[in-house]
Amino acid sequence: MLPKWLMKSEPDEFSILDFAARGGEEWGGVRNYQARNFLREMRVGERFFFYHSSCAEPGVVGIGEIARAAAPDPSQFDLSSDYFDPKSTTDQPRWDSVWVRFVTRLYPRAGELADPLQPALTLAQLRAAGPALQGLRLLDRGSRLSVIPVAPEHARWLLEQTRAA
DNA sequence: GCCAACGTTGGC
DNA sequence: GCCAACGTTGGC
Repeated sequence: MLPKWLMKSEPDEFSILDFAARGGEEWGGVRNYQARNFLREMRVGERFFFYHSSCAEPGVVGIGEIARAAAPDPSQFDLSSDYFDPKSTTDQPRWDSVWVRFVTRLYPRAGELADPLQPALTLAQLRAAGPALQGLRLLDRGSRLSVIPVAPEHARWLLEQTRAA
């Protein structure tokens, strides 16, 4: 099944290796309305590309699947959380989380990974793809969204350039 | 409703 | 560490 989404994670916080080891995880802490609205569109079973950001080698590293649809993110009510939001109430929560399930790591089509955290496709490679990825929001100038939709033709291209375990 | 100031993201 | 881009806040 073609992934419909791309989700960013900082490998220092939660890498594809952590994801593979844990198998499942709550995806919370999203504090941007546009990204939240995408979370709300996600349906159980839909897949996403897992992307490493804010690191030495940003890029696509794996695939996950939505395991539970969007519901209020508990961390918005948690005083001790970095993601606590004083403007959220249980009556009127502002933020949602989803649950995700690990599907696979992705590897370069040819060759091996020099490093376990090396992406199957680096951001530089994505930028070099030209028309094949035209319109992919990840590549928009100044794009900072941590959750973005991926068009089927873009998803197909990304899968063609990689192989699963 | 405007917009300046500020905070955050994230590549480099 | 720098800085461009963007979102949010809050005074007016």
